[in-house]
Amino acid sequence: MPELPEVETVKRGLAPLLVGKKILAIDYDWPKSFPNAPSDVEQFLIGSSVVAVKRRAKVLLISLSSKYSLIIHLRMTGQLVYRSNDNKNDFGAGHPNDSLVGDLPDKSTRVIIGFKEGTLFFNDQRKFGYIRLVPTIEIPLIDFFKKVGPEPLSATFTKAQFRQRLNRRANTAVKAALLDQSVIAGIGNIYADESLWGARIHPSTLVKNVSTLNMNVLFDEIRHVLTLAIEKGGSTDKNYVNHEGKRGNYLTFARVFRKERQPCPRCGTIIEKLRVAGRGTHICPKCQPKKGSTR
DNA sequence: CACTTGACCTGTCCGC
DNA sequence: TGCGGACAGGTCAAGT
Repeated sequence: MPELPEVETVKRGLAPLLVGKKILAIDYDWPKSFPNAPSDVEQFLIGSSVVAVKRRAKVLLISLSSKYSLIIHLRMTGQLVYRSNDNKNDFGAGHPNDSLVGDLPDKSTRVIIGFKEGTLFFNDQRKFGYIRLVPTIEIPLIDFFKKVGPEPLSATFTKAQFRQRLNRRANTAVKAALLDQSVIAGIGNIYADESLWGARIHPSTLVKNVSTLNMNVLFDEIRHVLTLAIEKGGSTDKNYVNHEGKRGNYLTFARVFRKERQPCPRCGTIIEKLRVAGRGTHICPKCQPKKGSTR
């Protein structure tokens, strides 16, 4: 669920709140959520302050004055919610009344990072996400960052690059290629379906059967969909919330994702749900006909 | 090597 | 109502 637009939304929310603040304490209840040595935590985390909050692919990076960074992956159900100690503007039990998240910590809270001015809660119902403390200089050496593909919204990312990278997965379904983070960064199930609908490409079409023209259209659709999603604060299907615990609004604008049995906004045909690349996949059977989409 | 499937987890929903 | 099972989706390890 948290894909590029959701992580970007969290990043934009947290950056102004955290930069310059000093970490005073850390606590966690599930070792896999924060698999760092206590001595490292003591030395390089406690007492250091936040220098920057960044994003690469679906990963959030918080760089610290200690020259270490927190690498945070929300995976499926991760949430990062910041609560200020100053509750003047809050209602009830100390949280904004329009937050989807109640009092914190709650039963899915895995890691708590304490600042003088407030607290950052890492919640993760399914425990797939993690926070890791690593030397900032070593981040580029981590396998994931070595092989991850270009940022789709980068000004230097071109259609030619996109086609060339897609073609490395010539014999796989185009949807599987979009979900492959080494081909292109940040796309997950929601935005893969939305982009393929926009480009009128059936998700199980083999990459080698997608024409140059359709790849170019897909490139534009990906950028359009991701840009719109960031504008709407991401997608909340179930768990995703921003740094304030509030939902994203993109799914109100989604054309096919979670729209099975509803009419296609383009042609009125009933949208179907199927399985492609092991994932629930939504298509308009008329706009995205199965079989070689040549041309 | 290219590609697909299973494991990691918990909560929810569906059918019996 | 209770219970089992399928399903949800990001990534890596293991399998074909």
